[in-house]
This record gives sequence, structure tokens and C-alpha cells, in this order.
Amino acid sequence: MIKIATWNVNSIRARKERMLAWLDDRQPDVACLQETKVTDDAFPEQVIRDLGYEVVFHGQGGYNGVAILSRLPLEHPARGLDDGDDDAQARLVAATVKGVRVISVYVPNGRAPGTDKYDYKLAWLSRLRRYLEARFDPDDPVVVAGDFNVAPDDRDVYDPAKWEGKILCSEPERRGLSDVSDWGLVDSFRLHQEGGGYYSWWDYRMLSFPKDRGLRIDHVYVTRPLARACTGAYIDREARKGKGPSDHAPVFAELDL
DNA sequence: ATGGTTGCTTAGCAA
Repeated sequence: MIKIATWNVNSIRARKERMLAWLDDRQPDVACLQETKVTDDAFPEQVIRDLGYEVVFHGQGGYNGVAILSRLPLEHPARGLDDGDDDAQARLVAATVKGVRVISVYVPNGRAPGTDKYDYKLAWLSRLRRYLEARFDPDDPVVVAGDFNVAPDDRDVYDPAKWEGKILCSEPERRGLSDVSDWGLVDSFRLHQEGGGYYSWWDYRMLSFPKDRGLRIDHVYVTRPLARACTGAYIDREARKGKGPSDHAPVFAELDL
């Protein structure tokens, strides 16, 4: 069994000590990270390798940035959407672990419906769908894990009425996400949890975490052959507690490979 | 309707 986690760390430099302690404590076999917010020359590669992880990263200054950490050998690293369009934002990195293609994604936040950033988000989701179509078959073992910045349905929102039509919840975003998953991906969390009230992100403001006003926007999607091998899925709320947390909690999937 | 917080970069933006 291997444990795959996805975690938006909100700056790997600000989160370094917490992240190293988390790796040591939780021992994920594979960790997909988002919002590392560092250029590749400043990525804290050695301290991660010292914990026994191989690592591939794709960053930029100040914003975005993604990485994959693995205790098993990482093969065939690839960075970016590589679709010929403008790809200046570091939001996707991929590598193969134990025959599984693992893709760490940081979907654009989108700011608010009607903005340029929102349009970019919708376009990015359709580029992700084409990325999968062009490279894989839905019967291949593929994991797409990351911060999707979309709550798939109202179970994933603490106050659906308040969030209706808002960023992270609007119908076009949900359609954009389901268009990606309709290619052949299953939300591993929903293989094991039916109900609402499970969240992966809480705004830093207004005591959102203590009040549990969160959204489930971080996901580990898997293709069908891996869905059959998925023996567990959960959100690591402990990592959101205490002093100096990321605003996101890690999300885990366990695969019997 | 606004503001609340954190991180990057240094006043303002992004989330």
C-alpha cells in the first residue's frame, strides 16, 4: 500500500519546518505540493532528500509553483502543460512512480466570476482535460492531485447558500472540473466518504478554521484501475491546526499497488 | 457591502 498526499503549502519557505515535521510524522510515499512560491534555484531540495525523498519541482518567483516528493524512484519528470499556448505560470508537474503517472496541479483561483482571472481558470481547466486526452488512456494508472480551487458540489461547502455562484463554487467552474473528471477520473475521497462537512481549505480570516467554515477544493483524482485499488481516503485536519499553518489541509489517498 | 489574514515583496497584489 502506498499513501499519496496532496497539499497546498502556501509557500514552501514559510512552511518548511512544518512540512518537514509533517513528512516525518505522516510518512506519505508520494506528496504533491502546490503554491511552493519559489524559483527552482531556491527550492529546499536537500533537506527533503535528507528525509529520503526524491523530488521534482517546477516553480516561479512569488506565486504558484508545484512539486512532487516520493520515497520511491521518480521517473520521467515533466513540467508545464506543454500545449504550445502561453504557459508562464508554474501550475503542473508530472512524474512516474511505480508505473503510475502522478500529476500535481495548482488550478488558478480565478478571483471572481466575470474577471479575466476567472476566464483564465476556465480555460486552464479545459487545457488540463486536453493534456490528459493527449497523453493517456482512462485505463492507464494516472493520479491527478492538487488544489483544484473548485468545490465539486454543495456537500463540499459549509454554507452553500452563501457561496452560490461565488468563486470556487460557481456552475461554470464545476462544469469545468466535471469535464476534466469525465475524461475518466474518480474523486478518491468520495469512494470512501459520502457525506458533507469534509473540508480541505479554510480562509485565514474571520476564524474560519475554528468555526469549521471550509470548502473541499483539494482532490486526489484517480483513473478507474486505481479506483479499484484505492483502500482509503482522508483529510489531515491536524496539519491545519496550531501556529503558522497553511490555509489548506493535506488530502490523502491510499492505493494497494 | 465590507472586512477579516497571510505571504510575497516592500504598497499593493494574490489568495
